[in-house]
Amino acid sequence: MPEAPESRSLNFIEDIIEADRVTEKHGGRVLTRFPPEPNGYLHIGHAKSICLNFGLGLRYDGATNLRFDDTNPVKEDVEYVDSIREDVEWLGFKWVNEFFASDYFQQLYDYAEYLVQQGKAYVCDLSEAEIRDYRGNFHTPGKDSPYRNRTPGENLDLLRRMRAGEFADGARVLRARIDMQSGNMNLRDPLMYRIRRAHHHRTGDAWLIYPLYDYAHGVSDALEAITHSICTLEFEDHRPLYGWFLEQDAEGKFFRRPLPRQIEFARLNLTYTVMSKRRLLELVKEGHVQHWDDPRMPTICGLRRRGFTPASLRNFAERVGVAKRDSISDVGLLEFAIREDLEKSALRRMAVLRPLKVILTNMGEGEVFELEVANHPDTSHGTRKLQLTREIFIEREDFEEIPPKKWFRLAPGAEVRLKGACLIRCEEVIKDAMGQVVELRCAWDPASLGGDAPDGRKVKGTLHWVSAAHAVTAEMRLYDRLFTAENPMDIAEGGDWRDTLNPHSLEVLPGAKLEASLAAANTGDRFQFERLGYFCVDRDSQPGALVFNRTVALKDSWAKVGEKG
RNA sequence: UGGGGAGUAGCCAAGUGGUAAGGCAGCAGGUUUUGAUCCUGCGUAUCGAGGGUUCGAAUCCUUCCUCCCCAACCA
Repeated sequence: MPEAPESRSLNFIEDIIEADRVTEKHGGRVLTRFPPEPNGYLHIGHAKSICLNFGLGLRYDGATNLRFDDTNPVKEDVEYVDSIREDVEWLGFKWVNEFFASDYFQQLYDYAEYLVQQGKAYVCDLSEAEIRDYRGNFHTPGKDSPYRNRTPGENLDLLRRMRAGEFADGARVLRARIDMQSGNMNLRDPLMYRIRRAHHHRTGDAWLIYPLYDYAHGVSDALEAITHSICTLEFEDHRPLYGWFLEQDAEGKFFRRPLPRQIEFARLNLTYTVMSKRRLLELVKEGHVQHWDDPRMPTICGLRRRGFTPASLRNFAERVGVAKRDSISDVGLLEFAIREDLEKSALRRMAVLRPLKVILTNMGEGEVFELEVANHPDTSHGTRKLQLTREIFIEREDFEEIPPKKWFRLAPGAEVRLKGACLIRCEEVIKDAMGQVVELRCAWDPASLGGDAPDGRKVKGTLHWVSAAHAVTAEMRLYDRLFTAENPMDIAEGGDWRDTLNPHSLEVLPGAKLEASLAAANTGDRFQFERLGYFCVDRDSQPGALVFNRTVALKDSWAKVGEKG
């Protein structure tokens, strides 16, 4: 369950709600809704909306509905309904009611007949192209459709015959009779119904006409007695239309006042990624990523597989805030959110990504020192056993034959600490015919076992390591940002958003060496591999063939020193 | 040239006439058996620009500039 709202300044939607509570507009009631169209997978932008809507419900002792906006049968599918439920649940939210816009098809239709009878809607025979033409544009007012003044009786007859299937798809539409001269294009007699002989994932073939978003959405909100209907900025100029439909139907006493209010906020954008469903789909279709749940994807399922926690996503949503300004949030904030959560909870383990063999020359063959080490700097997380043996692996990049300035790690003649074990000093570097370092010969200080050297000498570096005899081999999948550009959609002349795809967004390391205790890790388990980052067991993992995803690396201030030269 | 929105530090974001919160990033230092975490300190923010009102303006008025959305039988 999400944590109690911390003290922070209110966002503008909370201001609105609190003002409504003061005036008792809805009798103090707060009911929001999360209304996805089940035509694709949810991404982190949806997560922001989910956290906003459900967060408001929780904060104001209200509730939130999950409503599938399924008014366009050709694009929707149950597959998506299931994944959406799963994602919302995984984020930690419970909806008080689950509805589908299609639940309201009959009411929507009945109200449409009412609007026709009131002379507020009419059946239009213009073709799609003609409608576009008659609508005019930003600089030219629209022209009335020649069918605009049909009598209510004629319209009702036509609407019923549309429903009965007497006309071909696209032959006629039902339109709201508003204002063809409006500066707001949405008010130039918007479409309410189209004829579509398509199989609907829930209503099957019961309907041949389907309502459009602008008509269906507001009515659905009102039927559910939603108090605050939150959507994104691009719907701002739909608001008058939202109000118009609700007002007409309220006059017809189809639902009670006060009517729900539409409020718009800025959708989430993230640096180094794309967020539109269409672009995401292209990434999948064109094979730039494996699937919707590829750990590089900003989808909720992708982030889940990558190792993100629900709490980290909720905290992230809380931190980016809610406002009306178009913005692009720094993906670094997302990385901060997951590190913040995992730092507290992930058990520490040792894993060597790119192994370099080290022989402890003064340790006996077959000798095994068993060590008990803490699972976490917070010792309440308990301990585990580690084995120290003559042959170990350390990280290849923890050794430099000619170390740069301020190098704390291993180098010829240098002494470092093996985390949780002992001090070792590098005495010899073994190379192959190509001159590559293949092995290090080091001397260990038995007196330092499990602690410091008795003579009080200090070392600056502490390395992670694993016993060669005990280590298990695993595949490591290291992820980097999918794009090299902060805003891939900010395309240069003649360029394509795909141009900035990062060719190194996935690096697979097949021969990583892990401490023995990790052999029993299960899919989804998360760990911090000391000095490296947070990792989780991928669903591709098998006993004996472990696969880990790197969720996020640890902050690395040494790397920054390197960058600066 | 129509309608609707938005401009506060590198990125988010408070602020609603009384003298610019907070977070992330960055920088410096301290602690540390993770170069992590943690702790401390660090930003003269032309509050998009100009003009005006006011004792006092990010907040009010005015002119202008920039950016975003809208012309699907998509949502």
